[in-house]
Amino acid sequence: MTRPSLKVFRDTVQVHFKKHGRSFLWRLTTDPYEILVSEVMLQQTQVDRVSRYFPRFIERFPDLATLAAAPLREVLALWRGLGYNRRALFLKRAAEETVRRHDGTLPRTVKELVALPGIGPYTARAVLAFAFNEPHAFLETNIRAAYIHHFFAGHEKVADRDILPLVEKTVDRTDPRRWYYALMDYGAHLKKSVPNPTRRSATHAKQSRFEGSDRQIRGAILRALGTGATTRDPLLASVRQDIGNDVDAKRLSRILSGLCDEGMIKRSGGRYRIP
DNA sequence: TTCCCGCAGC
DNA sequence: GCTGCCGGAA
Repeated sequence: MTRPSLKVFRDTVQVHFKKHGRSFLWRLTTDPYEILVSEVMLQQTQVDRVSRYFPRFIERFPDLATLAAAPLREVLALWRGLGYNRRALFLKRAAEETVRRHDGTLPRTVKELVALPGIGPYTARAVLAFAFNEPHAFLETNIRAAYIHHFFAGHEKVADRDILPLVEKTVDRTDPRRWYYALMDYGAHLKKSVPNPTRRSATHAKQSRFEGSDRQIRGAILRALGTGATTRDPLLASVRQDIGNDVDAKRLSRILSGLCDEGMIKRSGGRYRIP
């Protein structure tokens, strides 16, 4: 088959953006910290939910230094309901490292950004593109959907390494920020109008069940500890109350140990708390 | 059921 | 490579 032209793709994406481009608070700023916060929140969380959490988070933690100095408990309190609480921990640690090692200013290279907790290949490049308008090539689910739909019709298990060269070739070097907004909006639109093209990505994996999972219990533990430190037995009662009673004490202890190892919670004198 | 502007640890 | 991580909404 012949490869669809890059120009047609570019035009399709740009035309869609002119008519149906979305507006978000995090698109109205170029502050690297605010961009980073939005990107971390958007890791596996839909834009509608992030829209509600982003402004109050920025209001309470307006910069890296404030976030670095804040108790984790407060950060998690504002994170509650966003999911994947580890992200909040990573974000705070990234802030701490930036204050300690980079003089409080986010580094401006992919290499240094990726070295920070919670920042991977996508987030590092997204920060550089959206904060500094740098034309890096990167993929996330909406971008993947756009390229797979347009360039890999009928293909299954499309690998990222086959998509990235196309991203590299199509990125608008005069205004990469706007280009990626357009790309993401077009991809998001596609997912609502055609069968999700991302399912034909090699990286696509089915997610494990949430009901009855460890992470459901982890969430319940953090909710319980949000109101104050407590010992194991009241914690067990609270978790059972929260999600049902099929949680035994041994399992709870194992999960508590994991949370302690990650630094999400601390144990002292038999009491657990969020630092 | 499925997905979500992924990342870390293995 | 693969799996765990959260929780809400369609």
